[in-house]
Amino acid sequence: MTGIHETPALASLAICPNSRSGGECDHCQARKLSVCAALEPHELNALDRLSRKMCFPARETMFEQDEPSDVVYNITSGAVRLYKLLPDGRRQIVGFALTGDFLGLSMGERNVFSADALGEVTACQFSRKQFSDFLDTHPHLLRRLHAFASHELSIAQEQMVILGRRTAEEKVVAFLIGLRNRWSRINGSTVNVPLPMTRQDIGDFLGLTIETVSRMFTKLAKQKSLVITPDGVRLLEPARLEAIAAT
Amino acid sequence: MTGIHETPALASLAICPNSRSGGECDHCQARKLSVCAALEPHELNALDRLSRKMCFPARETMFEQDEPSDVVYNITSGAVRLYKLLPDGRRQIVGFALTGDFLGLSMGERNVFSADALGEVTACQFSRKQFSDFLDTHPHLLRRLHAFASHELSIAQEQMVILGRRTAEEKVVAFLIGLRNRWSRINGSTVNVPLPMTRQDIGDFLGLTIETVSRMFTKLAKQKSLVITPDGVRLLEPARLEAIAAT
DNA sequence: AAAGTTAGTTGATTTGCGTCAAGGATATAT
DNA sequence: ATATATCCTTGACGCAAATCAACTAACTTT
Repeated sequence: MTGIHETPALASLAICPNSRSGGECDHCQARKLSVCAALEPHELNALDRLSRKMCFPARETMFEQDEPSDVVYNITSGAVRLYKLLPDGRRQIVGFALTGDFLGLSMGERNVFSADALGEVTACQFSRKQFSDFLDTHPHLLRRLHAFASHELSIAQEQMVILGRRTAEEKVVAFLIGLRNRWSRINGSTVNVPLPMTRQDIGDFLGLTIETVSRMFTKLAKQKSLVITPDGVRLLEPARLEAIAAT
Repeated sequence: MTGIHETPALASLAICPNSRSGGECDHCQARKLSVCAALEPHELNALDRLSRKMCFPARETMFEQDEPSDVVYNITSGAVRLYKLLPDGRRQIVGFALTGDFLGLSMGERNVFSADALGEVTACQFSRKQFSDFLDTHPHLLRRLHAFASHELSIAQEQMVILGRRTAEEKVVAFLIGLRNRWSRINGSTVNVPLPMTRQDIGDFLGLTIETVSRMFTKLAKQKSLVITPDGVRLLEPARLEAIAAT
């Protein structure tokens, strides 16, 4: 009874069933990256029984800002944009969640941001109450969840530096290097950076307009620091870009 | 053995002794605001015995970015600026810590930001190792610490909106309203907003220059939304300002 | 009291990025 | 094939905030 999925994209249900069976942790690609890594096999089993395996088609909203937060998610594949809207429509993307990320760290009564699947996303859904109760009996998981929250806080503070004190070019480069580093933990790739989000999303993440983002991509491509591919970018001069991001 | 206080301001030690005796929790003004509120009296006593009561004179650096983080702090009075520096000297203040705030949430090996006392600051210092061990035996405290980290994360995400998508006037107003709300939890005041930080600090928090901050203060004062006092501002039209901050 | 020092304000000018506008590329639908 | 939609790019122009510069006020030092 989540209020989510009121208008599922029916056509995609065949390839993206929004509920799957349990017991899939053994071959879950997110296990070692996610909060689950804190658990012993029998504990993982117990948590698995509380989970509902979900699949969201591209562009589906997973949850919305200010709604009651009845559930939390563990992302097992795909990418999600997390964003806050101002009353006049201005949007700030506060982060992108990838494989292994946990949504629901804030544990408040209501969501503080909205979340949309960028491509197809799979996730383990838990009742917030059940997950919270599980935490009470598994302090190791709480420690890991706290480590996740602390890490997210550090990331958010680094993003404040990017938003407050960096130029447009530095913002785009720092974004690409940061995303490359996150992908590398998931798929190992060190020069190919998939960009499942649009230029508008990148702009709303960096405090820029879509035009400025586009111009910076063009500028970096013209100076051969990267090449723009159909699904992202390939870094040609990663060291040079890292230097700009570290500036 | 913290590496901190190598050059204490000797003149101020008489009025700001940097170590005090324990057993002061009973009349600690921060107790109900801080992580300590999660503890039973006997637990509070046990934690108190691990603490070293510190006092930092105005302008003293409490710890620096990238240094090993051997200790954590519970702020019991005063205000602290938390900031990150870029190699070229650009500065981003990531937050101001007030009475009841906890420094050391990230629990990483090294500090991710620097911290300076703005005025005189008192704090309970704990060895990070000892505090971490205490957490292992007091899951209620870990829950509260996690709640603190989650709350800080929400604050940081709201700051991203301010930095990325708000105008200079909105930034200054949102800052004042946010600070007013924090002071009100500490001292109850709802229209007087003490500003222990400089205009430069405010600019470095909001991604603005000192001149722009000054101009916005002047503009708000000219339209009688506030008056500038020697130690801060007094809000004359809080409702109007809240509306701007909520925009 | 004179000379620094630090914090803040105000005005003139510049500029980086936003806004406005047009056009191109790719994908899905008809 | 043609139409429609979405995403992206590029150019011309404008403006909000940065930069540069001068000045005031409040303290501290000598």
